[in-house]
Amino acid sequence: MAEDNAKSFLASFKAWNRELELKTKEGSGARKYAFDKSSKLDVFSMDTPPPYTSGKTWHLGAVAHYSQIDMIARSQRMLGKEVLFPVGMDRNGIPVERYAEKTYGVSMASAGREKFLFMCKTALDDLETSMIKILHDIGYSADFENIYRTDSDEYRAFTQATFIEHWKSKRIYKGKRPSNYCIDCGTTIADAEIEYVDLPSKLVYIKFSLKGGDKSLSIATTRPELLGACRAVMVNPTDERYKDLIGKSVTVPLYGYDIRVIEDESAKPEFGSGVVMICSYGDYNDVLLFKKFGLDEKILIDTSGKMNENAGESLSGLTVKEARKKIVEILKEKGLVEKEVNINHRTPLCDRSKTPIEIIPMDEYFLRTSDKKEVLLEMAKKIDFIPEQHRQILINWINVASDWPISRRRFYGTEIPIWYCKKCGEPYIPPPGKYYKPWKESPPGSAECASCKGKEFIGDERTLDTWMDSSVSALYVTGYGRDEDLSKKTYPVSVRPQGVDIIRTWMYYSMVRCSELTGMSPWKSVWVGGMGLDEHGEKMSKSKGNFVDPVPLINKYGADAFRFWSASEASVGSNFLYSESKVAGSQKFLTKLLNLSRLISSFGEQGYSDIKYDDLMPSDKWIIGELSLLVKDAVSGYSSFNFLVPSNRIRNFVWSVFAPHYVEMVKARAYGNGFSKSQRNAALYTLNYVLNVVLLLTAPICPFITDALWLESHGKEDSVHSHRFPEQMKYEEKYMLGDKIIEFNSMVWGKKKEGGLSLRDNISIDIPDDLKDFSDDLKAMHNIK
RNA sequence: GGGUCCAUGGUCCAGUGGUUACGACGUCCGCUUGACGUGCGGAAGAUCAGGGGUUCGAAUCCCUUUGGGCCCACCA
Repeated sequence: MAEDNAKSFLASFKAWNRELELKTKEGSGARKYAFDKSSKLDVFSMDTPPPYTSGKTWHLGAVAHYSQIDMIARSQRMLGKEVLFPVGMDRNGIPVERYAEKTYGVSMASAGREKFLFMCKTALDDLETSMIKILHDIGYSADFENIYRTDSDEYRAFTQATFIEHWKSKRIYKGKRPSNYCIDCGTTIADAEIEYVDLPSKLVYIKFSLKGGDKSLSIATTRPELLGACRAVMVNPTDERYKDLIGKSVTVPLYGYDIRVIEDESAKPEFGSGVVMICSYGDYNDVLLFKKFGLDEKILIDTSGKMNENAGESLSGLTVKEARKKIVEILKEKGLVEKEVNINHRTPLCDRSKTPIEIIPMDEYFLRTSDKKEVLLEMAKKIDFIPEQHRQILINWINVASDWPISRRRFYGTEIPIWYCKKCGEPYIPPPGKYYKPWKESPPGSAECASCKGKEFIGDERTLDTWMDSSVSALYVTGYGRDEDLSKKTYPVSVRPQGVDIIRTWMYYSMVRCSELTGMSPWKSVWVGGMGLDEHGEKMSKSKGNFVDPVPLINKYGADAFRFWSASEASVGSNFLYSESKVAGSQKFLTKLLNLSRLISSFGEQGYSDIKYDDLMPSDKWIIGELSLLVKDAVSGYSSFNFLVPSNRIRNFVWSVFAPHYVEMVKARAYGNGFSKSQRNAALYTLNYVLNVVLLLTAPICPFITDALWLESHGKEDSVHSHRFPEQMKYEEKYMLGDKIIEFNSMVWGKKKEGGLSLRDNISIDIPDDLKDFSDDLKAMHNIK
């Protein structure tokens, strides 16, 4: 072998792997990606999702998602933009608290607030370290020098300052409303935090007696324990069976008081018996009907999830579940149950704890959103949605969303910056800018009650919904209120990348908050990624046993293989299925690239630097034409945040066109057999040129291998990641005969096989007329006589 | 009930009006071929969900049926 590249550290490896990645600059984390405010380039800013530190193993789909977000940043840099690519950690809220409770074996209530906060923080620091490590592992090229944390004093002061702005513009109000209450979490939650699951339930038919007669009426309910909260009975006005009952009274069994029969369209004659009991509160319809008919509420369930004295002696003190069982027993004993039917009932669950929510009147703060529907809809229509189809999810939600309850009865969150006058109860709101903790601090300076001049205050003990923090990330990362210059350059943000699962929450709340504060949409476009599923299209979960931890996978195949898989598998916005064999297949492609690079560098670099296009042979011009088309497709894919097209086009070009056809055609020339020096140089030039362009095009998807191979041929100071994508080069249509060339090569290979010849054996075959330009290379390739 | 998306070889996924439908994984046969057996060459395998329509021409546009996914809604 004339040239031996044994010096290269790459040469000793059989396959591209994790070990090699860690030896690159990208892998060692040596390269920094800070935003340069003074840059003259066009700005591309991103409002990246701060991952939530919940203590759960990071989902493979999420890691793939972040890999793709990184591809957006990297490709935009290579498109010549100055990229603001922030990285944050979302560290507030219930899941963290639950994790701390589990880890330290305490409960939030018993630990004491101060101590509990400390435990949460300790837990969070550990969790954050491991998540940051994963981001580094996958080559995430964000600005790690400036990680933001939603629980930092600075961020919380920011959240509070924006709360105060909303307060001043009268967008926040306090009100007692029947609210979604999660017994397990001990707090009110928003509609967006509810998920509905069909759960098996019993529909109990209870007999109510008609007043003034011995007739009875059967009423079906899934909530018999709320019998004592029943304030009316409802039928549909068109239901002939019950028409004459409307306006009459019935007696509530066991409790013995009388209520009226009312009519409403929402009663469905075909469900149950067609008669519905209206209780405070079994579901949303109850809430609406209590309001509509002005009924007096009677609350049977307290915030600990137990029945109170209103429920009566025999139920009081029992949990909801126990009470349900008990009351059915009692009713049965008295012969008041007509029948029980098993049904699947769509049950509202808290999406954090998965326990059924109860509707309990609670005094909470609300951010008014219901009067902004038109504005938000208008905005939703203008934002560039990628992919378009997910816009509808947002629009649907804007149409149904009601005011946002923002106060939470939890500890680890941003405190509500409000005190109340001890004397008259008037709220006191501090000036924005500082981080306030009303539960343990006095209001700042010489605070005075605006109404009674009182000087003593009691702090509100509640915290804000976590989404109040994360919904202003777009403002925080762009320096809103803190760095006018940066803000001007970067807001509204160029793109908001996020998952389809948090459109109702993060996307919606961000639009509500940011537009309220700035009058603008927070982003020009949103890029909505799909969910990662297992190879059968099922959700991955630990309980199902199909959960795959991405970290060992990355160690086994390398981050580039993982990233390439994620790019080549997921079309924008669609769910994608994980399969290990495909990740392994991606690794094979990288190994192919490594070997190609080895081959090309083994020829050395002598004397082709002055080669011009005109010096090239037809085969060279052909492959440059093919390459030119690849550049066009890849760059246009990157420009629209699509990685499926570039990755598949690149793999196809390298593996099916460049390596088997072009490289084989010019091997003889490259080795210098039977060609002139300048013909050899033309081949060497083209081989290196094509490889370089391929590396540039692959760089956003596979930052490690491209970095390593680029450094091999360009020296230690030149990084592939500091270059731009190449322009599309010109090519001549008359040499664009790829299909013919491939067909001819296959035909020759087939003939040799048929004749039992080795590929090196010579053969006598006519070269077709349209391939005459390529005959020198083709003859050498196939040893044609 | 309303909305929305999807349906392409065994599996997954490109292709959105134009000659024999891209590719990956898998399967089968063969091969030391001066980078790579994690390779190379070859092969089999698709009524592009069913039906109707528009068109010179439909996987692609329209209608409809069926089967799925997702979102929403006051099924007690």
